[in-house]
Amino acid sequence: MENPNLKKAGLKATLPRVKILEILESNTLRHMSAEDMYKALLETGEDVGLATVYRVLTQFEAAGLVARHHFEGGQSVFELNQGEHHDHILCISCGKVDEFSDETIEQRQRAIAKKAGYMMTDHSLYIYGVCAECQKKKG
Amino acid sequence: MENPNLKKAGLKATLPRVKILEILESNTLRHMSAEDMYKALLETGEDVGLATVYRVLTQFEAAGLVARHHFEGGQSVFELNQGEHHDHILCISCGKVDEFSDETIEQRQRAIAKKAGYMMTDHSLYIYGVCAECQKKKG
DNA sequence: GCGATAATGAGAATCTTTTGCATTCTGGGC
DNA sequence: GCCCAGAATGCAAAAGATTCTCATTATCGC
Ligand SMILES: [Mn+2]
Ligand SMILES: [Mn+2]
Ligand SMILES: [Zn+2]
Ligand SMILES: [Zn+2]
Repeated sequence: MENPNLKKAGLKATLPRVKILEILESNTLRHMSAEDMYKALLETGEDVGLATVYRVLTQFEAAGLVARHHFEGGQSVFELNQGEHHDHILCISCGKVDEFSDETIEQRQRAIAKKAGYMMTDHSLYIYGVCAECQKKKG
Repeated sequence: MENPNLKKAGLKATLPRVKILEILESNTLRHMSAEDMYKALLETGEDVGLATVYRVLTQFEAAGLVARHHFEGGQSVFELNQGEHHDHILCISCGKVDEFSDETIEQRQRAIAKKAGYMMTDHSLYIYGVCAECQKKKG
């Protein structure tokens, strides 16, 4: 039960951490809430407490292994940090999540922060709408 | 105890609604949480329940009188809808909130949504950073 | 393999927001 | 101006997400 990513992050290879990372890496669902993860663990037969899921995901975030997003709907959503930054576009009808990245927007953001005198540390951009399939369904 | 904005929105002129709208219009604090509003009401001597504050702000949002934002930190934040859309830049150190709007970003967003096949309904963009004053303080 | 130390699980606690319900208002009609 | 059906309010309880407490268990360096 080894995992290079855990070792790299200086985290002990405990069962919850290994399994959670496996599920994230399996990429079955790219964007998962803590509850989603909890259920996924139950399905694999692992009995991991919800509190531990929260703790582990928060540690992974601190270690830079995962990114946390605050989509509408109250829950935090996590995804494996695989390289480059990106933003999200979400369907308000079916919950579908698409990703994009736009260098023009990134540039403008940096310019805006600078002009306002801020040292930018982060940003979040969510576009909400109705996806192509949902538009067809509901006319 | 009249208010043209309430009438326009088809809402009865009840004391909580009138007072809340007054506080919003007084612009003492542009971006307020429900709790902020609750405290502001107490300070003016009005005994309005927190549940009513939530209900009224939600109604105002539905009526288009206020906009609701989800800044980091859990609480919803409300502000009077005074015309044009804008986005926010927030200081992670002192909580300061600045506003901006950038037509280039707005355009890119529309283009991205279109390319992804979405009918865009909304978007939210928050830039986080350290404001000028806080940079000085903490060197 | 041992033991100090860190991690876990279960449930309680917290925080924000919503809801149920009895009571109190509001506004149109008289 | 007064009445009253229906809407709105306040309070307390409930709900939903996340964090914390603490007794128990697992990990890893020696
Ligand atoms: Mn993503
Ligand atoms: Mn604003
Ligand atoms: Zn959809
Ligand atoms: Zn600041």
